[in-house]
Amino acid sequence: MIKVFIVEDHSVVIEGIYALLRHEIDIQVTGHSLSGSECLQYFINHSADVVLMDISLPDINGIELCKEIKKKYPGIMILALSTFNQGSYIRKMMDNGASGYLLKNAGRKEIIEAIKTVITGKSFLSFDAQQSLKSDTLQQNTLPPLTKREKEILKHIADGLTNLQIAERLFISIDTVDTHRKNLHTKLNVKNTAMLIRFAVEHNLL
Amino acid sequence: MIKVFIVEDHSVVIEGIYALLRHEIDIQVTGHSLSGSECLQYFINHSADVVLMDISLPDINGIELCKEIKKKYPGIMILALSTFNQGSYIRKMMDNGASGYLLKNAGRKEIIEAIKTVITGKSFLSFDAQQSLKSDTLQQNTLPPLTKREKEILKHIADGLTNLQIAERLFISIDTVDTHRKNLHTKLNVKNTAMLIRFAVEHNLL
DNA sequence: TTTCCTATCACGTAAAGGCGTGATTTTTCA
DNA sequence: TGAAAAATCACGCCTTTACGTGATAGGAAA
Repeated sequence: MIKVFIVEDHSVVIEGIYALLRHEIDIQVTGHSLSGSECLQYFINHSADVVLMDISLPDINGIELCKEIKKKYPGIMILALSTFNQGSYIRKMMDNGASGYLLKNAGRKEIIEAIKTVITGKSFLSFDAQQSLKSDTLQQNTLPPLTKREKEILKHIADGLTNLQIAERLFISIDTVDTHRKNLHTKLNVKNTAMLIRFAVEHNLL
Repeated sequence: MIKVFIVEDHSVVIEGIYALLRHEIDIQVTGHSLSGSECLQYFINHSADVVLMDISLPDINGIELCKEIKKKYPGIMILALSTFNQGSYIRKMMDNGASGYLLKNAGRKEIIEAIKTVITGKSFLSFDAQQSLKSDTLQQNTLPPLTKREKEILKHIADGLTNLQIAERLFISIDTVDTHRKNLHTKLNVKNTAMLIRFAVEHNLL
């Protein structure tokens, strides 16, 4: 009998999971909590085999909670549950000890499969999550690497400083700033400040 | 007996709603669909009193679906259901005929109350949604209003066009473009292109 | 050790942007 | 219909960017 605990602040989702797992004879949902602190409280006196955990919680985020639980109770397997399939979130959860990642559009079969997979020590990623992770990795690799100095200059440009002001702030020549700027343009394939800043904001380079 | 139909692509949420409403004697969930098109298909042969609708669907977004349904079947009351409480979404749903807005962290009582409220023709907003709408309105008012032309020019700048290119594209003088640009600077309180674009991206002005 | 990368600086030209001021026409809307 | 807002155009002046080309120095990697 696999004991499952739910951490989730949406009561609709909690009820949904209960309903989906109710008739599974080898799975038992032993309880749920609406927040991270409530969850940690629960595990002082109880245990579980698998935790279904929303990554967005009212108090702390799922990534922190995940780290915390794995530190205290390494035997508990964590299955992240999320609406978003942002590669960065998925990666962070997995990096912090989660054994799997389920999107909320997962069906009954997928959820059960995920639970039974992680309990064996293997990891489970839903299809969409896998794709998302891949494209994220791809994007990271496709983005040309910026040097420390270039990122620094870029931030200053985004703050509205002129080349001269940047030069003064960094104690370098205005020509140097200009060179870095040229290199940014080449690397990011943009041809003026507007495109540069737009690209930077949209790619979280600031 | 109130007939409720669900449009939602997360099976967990669907199950949750069924579970939460199962024991309500005056509410009957008559069915659900996983997409907008499936939903429209359903209403060709069926009807309902209230539609619980997710705003993010795989095919079309909730806002469009909402408009569509209200156009064809004005008698059906729509309750938007969403994880996000972004004021702008809430406003758009209400503008397109939705009678209420529920966040997915709403409890059983709140959902039932919402259904019974909208069926009478009144509108229902969950507390958080109300707050969100208010703060959004506040922000809208704080943001100086841009004219149509200004927004147009702003988009073109963000696309990396020079004043000359914009002028040619819009069949106006380069001086006019420059004037609009000056006005954008004044209104948004920025002093160069970098700040302008950053502000624009971060405030969803594009 | 030689090559590559990073960071640095320089010069020059052309293009683009920033800023003030003023004016006319068109639209909007009360 | 009459005032206000929006859109248009113009000119001048100065600053800032864009871009090419080239050079030097230090450090890391092959």
